[in-house]
Amino acid sequence: MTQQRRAGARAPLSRERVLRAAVALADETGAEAFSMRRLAQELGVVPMALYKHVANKEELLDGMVDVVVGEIDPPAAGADWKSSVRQRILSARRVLLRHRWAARVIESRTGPTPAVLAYLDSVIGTFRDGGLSADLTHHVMHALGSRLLGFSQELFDGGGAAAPTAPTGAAGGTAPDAAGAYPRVAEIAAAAAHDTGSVVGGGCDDQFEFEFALDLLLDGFERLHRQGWTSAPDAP
Amino acid sequence: MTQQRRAGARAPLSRERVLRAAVALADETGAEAFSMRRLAQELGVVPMALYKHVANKEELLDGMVDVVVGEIDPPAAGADWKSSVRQRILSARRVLLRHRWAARVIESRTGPTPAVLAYLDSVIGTFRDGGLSADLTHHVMHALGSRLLGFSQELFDGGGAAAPTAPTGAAGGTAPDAAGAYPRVAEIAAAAAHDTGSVVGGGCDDQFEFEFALDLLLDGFERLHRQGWTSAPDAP
DNA sequence: ACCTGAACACCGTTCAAGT
DNA sequence: ACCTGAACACCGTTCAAGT
Repeated sequence: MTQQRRAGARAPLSRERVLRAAVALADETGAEAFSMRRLAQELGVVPMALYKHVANKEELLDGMVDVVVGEIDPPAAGADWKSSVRQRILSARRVLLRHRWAARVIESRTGPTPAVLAYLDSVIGTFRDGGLSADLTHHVMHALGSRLLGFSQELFDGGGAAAPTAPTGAAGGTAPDAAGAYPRVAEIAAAAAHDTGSVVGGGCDDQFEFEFALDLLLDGFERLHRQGWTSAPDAP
Repeated sequence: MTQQRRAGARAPLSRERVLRAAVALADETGAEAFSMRRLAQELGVVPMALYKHVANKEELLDGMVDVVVGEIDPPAAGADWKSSVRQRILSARRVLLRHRWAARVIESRTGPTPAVLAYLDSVIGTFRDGGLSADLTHHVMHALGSRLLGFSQELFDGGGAAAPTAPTGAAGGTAPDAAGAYPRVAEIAAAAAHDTGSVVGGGCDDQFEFEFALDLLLDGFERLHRQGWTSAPDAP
């Protein structure tokens, strides 16, 4: 009976174990190096064994997304809608920073998974309970977009403006003399003095930029809500 | 001498011709089906022939992005910064809608290409000439993010909320009884009555949602600009 | 009935052989 | 010197053969 677990051997495969191993492997190797074959190897199993627990790679990725989304904090009790949503989204951002492959994988999904739908449903509930109309909430959710899950498409991680200024080693090459050819980019890149206080040091404060845009949107939502904004034309 | 073009044959390969063919192929088949081998086949050429004109697939994709970005309208003359940026971004959006693979490919780039840098430099110029500080412009560029190039990460193309409501055929399957399990999602999905006037018809007006968020951000930028907003803590 | 090795149809790119 | 076929090291997945 206990024969099935032998020689201190690996636990029998299960969907749970496959998903957890997949998340761990992606955490270590990144989304690009991740493959069914590598995952099977990591689990000490022949590739085809995975197909007993997931239909194919797409379904595996869906499952991995659900694991990650499940790590987002539940909504805080007793806060107003604006700070509640803010906290939730910043929690999602911390989760995404733990699993850096996740943003790219989420982007590649063609449809929402149950865990994502449950999360969206919960956030929508916060807006609706806060008094926002279904109409406004609809557009608000669109406006937040991927920010809801803690990421946003920064052009070329760091905002494109980061590369030309700091000679920090990486990235260069593509645009020699960028500072001369694109003076506005160089000027703007140098204007990120908030965390170090020094203009040199280089690099942007991603957290600051994320919250800047997030707060701008949330403030805009609040303003529209107070004004009783509606998307329908004000004719009858 | 004129022997090189023979039998009404194909023009000799060049970087230009490779890039144009690549864009055309991606337009037809989408980003997923696009491959070096398929492109070579389309050009009636052995795969290795491409490597005379591009170093590898990454460089080819960079070139394709530059072709697309080159299609964005130049800045309109004599407009205020806000409407100038708005027009430019809506032009970028029209370009991206012509090349639906482009958003995904741009996301995958690790650094900005020359054409992208030139575009960013130009947009930054519009903000700076409009009187915005380098500091504010820096954060504004971050806040716009991928929206600058005409797209934004919509969760699961259509906003996740679209799927559960309309039985329009596609997408379903993953979440049966979604309307029951996620009632807020269903309510919000039904609240998109702006273009058809009918609640049924289903689907979101992507253009409306894109402009909604864009205008919310631009309005926020204008408000901060008028207030003389600075990111530095107001203590010295 | 279950599991799995080999095979299939790809992929980007290297490399050596042919001209 | 140039071009290119075969080969390499992958990939996700099918399928038939083995137990």
